[in-house]
Amino acid sequence: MRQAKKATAPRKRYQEVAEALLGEIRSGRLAVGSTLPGELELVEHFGVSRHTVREALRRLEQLGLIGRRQGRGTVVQAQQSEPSYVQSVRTPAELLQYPEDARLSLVASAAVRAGRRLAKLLGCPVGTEWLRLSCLRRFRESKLEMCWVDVYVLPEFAELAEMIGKRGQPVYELIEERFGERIENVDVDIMARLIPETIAAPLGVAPGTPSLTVVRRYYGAGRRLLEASVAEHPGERYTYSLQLRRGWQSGGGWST
Amino acid sequence: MRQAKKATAPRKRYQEVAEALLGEIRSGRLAVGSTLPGELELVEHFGVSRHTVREALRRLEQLGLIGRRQGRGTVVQAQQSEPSYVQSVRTPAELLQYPEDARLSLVASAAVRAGRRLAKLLGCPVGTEWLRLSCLRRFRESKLEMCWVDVYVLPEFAELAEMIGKRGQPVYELIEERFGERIENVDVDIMARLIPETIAAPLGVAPGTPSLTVVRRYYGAGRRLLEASVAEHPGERYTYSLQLRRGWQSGGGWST
DNA sequence: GCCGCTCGCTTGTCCGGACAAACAGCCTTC
DNA sequence: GAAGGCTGTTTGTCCGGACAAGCGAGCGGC
Repeated sequence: MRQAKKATAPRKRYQEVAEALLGEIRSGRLAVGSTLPGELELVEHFGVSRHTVREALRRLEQLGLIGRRQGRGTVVQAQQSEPSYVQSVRTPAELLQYPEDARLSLVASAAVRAGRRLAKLLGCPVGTEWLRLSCLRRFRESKLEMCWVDVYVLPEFAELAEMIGKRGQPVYELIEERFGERIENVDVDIMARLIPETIAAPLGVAPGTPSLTVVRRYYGAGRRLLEASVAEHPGERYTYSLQLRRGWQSGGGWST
Repeated sequence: MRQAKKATAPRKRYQEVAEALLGEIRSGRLAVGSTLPGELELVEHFGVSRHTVREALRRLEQLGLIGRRQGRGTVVQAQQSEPSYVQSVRTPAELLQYPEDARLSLVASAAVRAGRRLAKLLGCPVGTEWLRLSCLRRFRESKLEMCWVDVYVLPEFAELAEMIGKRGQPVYELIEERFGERIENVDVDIMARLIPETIAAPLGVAPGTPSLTVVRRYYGAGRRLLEASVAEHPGERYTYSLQLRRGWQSGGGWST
C-alpha cells in the first residue's frame, strides 16, 4: 500500500483500486502465481462497480503484472514491471554499440501548431509553429534509428539542424542550450519494424530493411509525471516514460 | 470493411466495429493523421452502445493504429502494425549476434497440469503433467535470454533437456522429433528487464544485470490463429503471435 | 496584441444490470 | 479407466445512462 503518499490523493476510483492491488503485489502479500479475489469480491471490498474494478485490472494487466483467463480467474504474473522499462533505455544502445559509427541526417519535417494551453505551458505565443524533425541515425549501413523531436521554429533552427547532423550531443542539451527550455520528461517508444518505402529512398536503403525505431517525446517542466504507470498512456504499446536525470549515462552516447 | 469474409463471421460486436475501422485504415480511406468520427457518431453508425465502440477503439489503440486524447478526438497513427512485429522476430537475434557464443542451461522447472480441454486439444489424458522448462541462454557473459517451453512429462524428457543444453537446434524441431507433436503457432514475448535475484544466483550474475527476456509459448495444430491481432491477447504487452513457417530463417539460429 | 472567459465538442470515468462463454471439478455412463 | 455431461465459478461481452475533464475556437475586455 503506497498510501503513505496520501498527499497526492488519486482522484479516480479505478486508480485507487489499481494502486491498492499494486501495493499488495509489490509487498508480496499477493505472491506471484497466486490467484486474485474474483471481480465480484473486489466489487464488494472496494465498494465500486464491477466496471471500475475491471478498469483497474485492465491497467495492471497492461503492466504485465496480472493475467486474466475467462473461467479461471486472475493470476499474479510478476511483482514489478516498470523499473526494468526505465533501465531498458540503455539496452538497445548497448546492443547497437551506439554511437560509434552513427551518423544522423535530417530527412523530413512537419509543422505543428501550438494550441492555447500548450503555448501557455511553454511560454510561447498561441499559434506558434513547432517543427517536427524526423531524423535518421544509421548504424553499420543497415541498422537505422529514427527519432522525432519537436522544437520551436526560430531563426536558429538551421543552425540546430546542422548541429544535430554533425555532433553526437544529446538532443535535450541542444534544446536547452538553444532555447533555454529545460526538458524534464521524455516518452520513448521502441519498436522493431521494417523501413517503409518513403524513408528508405532518401537513405539509399532497400525498403523492408529491419530497423529499430525509437520515438521520443520531450516535455518541459509543466507536465505531470507518470507515476507507477498505472494511470497514463494505457494503450500505447512499447512505450515507457522516464524522468530525465542529468548525467544519466556518463560516457555513453544515448542521446536522451 | 472486410465484410466480404462473412464466412468467418465475428461473433462479437466490438470485433465487428474494430474490423470495420481496421479495413478503413488499411485501405487508406482513413488516412494517417486524420481524425476518426466521434464515438457518438460511431454509436449511431454501427447501432451499438458507446461501451462497445470504446472497446473496439481500445483494441485498435493497443495495436498502435490510433491515438486518443480527451477533448481532442481519435487520430489515425499508423496504417498497419503487426507485419512488422512478425518480422521483428529476427531483429533481436541479429542484434545479439545470436547464437555464436550462446550457451544454454536449464535452471528451473515447474509442473503444470493439463485441463480437460487442453488435454483434448493435444490428445493427452486429462491431468497429464507438463513441465515448464526455464532455460537461460548466455551471451558474452552479461546478456541473457530466457525461454520457457512447455513439454510433456515423458521418460525421454531427460534426454530432451540434455539435447537442449548441448545443441542449438530449434526447440520446435526437438519437440517434433521427440514427441511427434507438430507445432503450428508460437507466442513470443520480448522485454528488456533486469535479472531478478532468484535467477541471478544459479548463473553467478549480479542481480540487476540488464537482459533481454524472450518468452515463447508453443501451440499445436488445434489452436486458432490470431488473425489481424484484433481479438486476442488484448492486454499482453510486448507480445506478438506468429504462425510458424518451416525454414523461416535458413542459416540463422533463432530457435523458433 | 494578449489575456481571461465562455461555449461546444470529444473522450474519460462511473454506475447498475443482464446474459454469454470458458474453465475446473464432480458425477455418470460405457 | 476413459469419455461425456452437469454445475458452479469466473471473466467476457453488451446495454443504457449520467456526469466530469480536457481541448480548441470564438468572444470581449484591457
